[in-house]
Amino acid sequence: MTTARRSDTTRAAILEAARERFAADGYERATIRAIARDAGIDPSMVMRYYGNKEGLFAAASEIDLALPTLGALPSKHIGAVLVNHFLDRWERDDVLTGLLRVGVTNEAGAARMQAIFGAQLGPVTLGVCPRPEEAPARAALVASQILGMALARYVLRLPPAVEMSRDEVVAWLAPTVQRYLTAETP
Amino acid sequence: MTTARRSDTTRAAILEAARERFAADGYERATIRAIARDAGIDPSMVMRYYGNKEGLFAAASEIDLALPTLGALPSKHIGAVLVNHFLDRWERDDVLTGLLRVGVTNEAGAARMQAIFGAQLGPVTLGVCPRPEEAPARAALVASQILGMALARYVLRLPPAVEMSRDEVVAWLAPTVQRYLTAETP
DNA sequence: CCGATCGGTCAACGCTTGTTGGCCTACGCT
DNA sequence: AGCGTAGGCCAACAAGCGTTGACCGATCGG
Repeated sequence: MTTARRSDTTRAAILEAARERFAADGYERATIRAIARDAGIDPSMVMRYYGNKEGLFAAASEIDLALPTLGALPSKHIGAVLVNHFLDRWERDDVLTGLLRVGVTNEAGAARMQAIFGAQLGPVTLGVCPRPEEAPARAALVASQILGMALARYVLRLPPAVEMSRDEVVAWLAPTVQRYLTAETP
Repeated sequence: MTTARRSDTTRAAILEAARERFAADGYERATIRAIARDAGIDPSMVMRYYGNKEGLFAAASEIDLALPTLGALPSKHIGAVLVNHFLDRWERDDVLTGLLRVGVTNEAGAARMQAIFGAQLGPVTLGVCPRPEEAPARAALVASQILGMALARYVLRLPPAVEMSRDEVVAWLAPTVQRYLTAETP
């Protein structure tokens, strides 16, 4: 184990400020200077600890979706469980919002999004869908609906999407996700 | 009617270059200089004709979704018709891609997206959904699925979403959209 | 045929950005 | 106590940005 460095609190402050700025502004408008100001330190410290802006984003966008293993629970409910889990994840912190905002205009951000959803959502679908070779496509369909709702609700803030209650969102999306995962191919 | 000006071809060249750049790079990285270079003219012309960068984006992102009136056709098929129409719209030019890329990081872009989907998709749903007061929410649900697929397929380019054939996309999404529009509230 | 207007270029402005290197301070080990 | 090193600040850099205003040639109506 690596011993705790004296600078760990500063590193953490930078990371927290970076996540907020990336989530609020996207890649280009989240300037290193603004992030440093939020963290209460000099911009050059960001460079020292994370190399450059790309490195900072890479560190700030690390995330574990912590998806539940769906195999264990009644297969009728996996849609609702998954939608609920993603809404939780989206509202707990702003890493996912940042990832989405950056992924849309930045090549590296898009690659990271691909990697995260491929590596974390892929295996989960593999466990519950009828034919294993369809798992990637089904995962992409689920991702499209989840990301689409996140886009409308948390990023574009389309008024009707914002005003829907969480239960309404779950009630509408759960059957969709359920079908994408378990239905026979149409 | 306004008579044709001599500079119309230049104006059109600027607009075309702007649409491509906004679609490819988003708002910040689509620089006026790059757009002018693409259009083969001086950056100051862009300012002369469109005032400033915001004005250029406003002009470049004007779009008529040309949604079909769904009332006239068998209500079983409106999901498929709508999904097909949006895929067409998305692939014909890159205005929608630009709108999405800009809307995610730019306040004015988000507002424009809200306006377009509210004003153009809203009325269409009003015509086909059971209870009129639910129309905005249903429109937002449809938008979330359509935008989510566009995001995955045309912007983030998640490999499985790109590799799906157009018919597969329609086959999977049409029932979802159909349900969002016409099903009883769950 | 001449002058006004239009389409266009050029050079510069003020500002912000990511990034660098030098310098100072204060902690922690021996 | 003393020294090395880690943590931090400051000032500056080159480049790129949106935007401006002066200038020039062609076009065209009277």
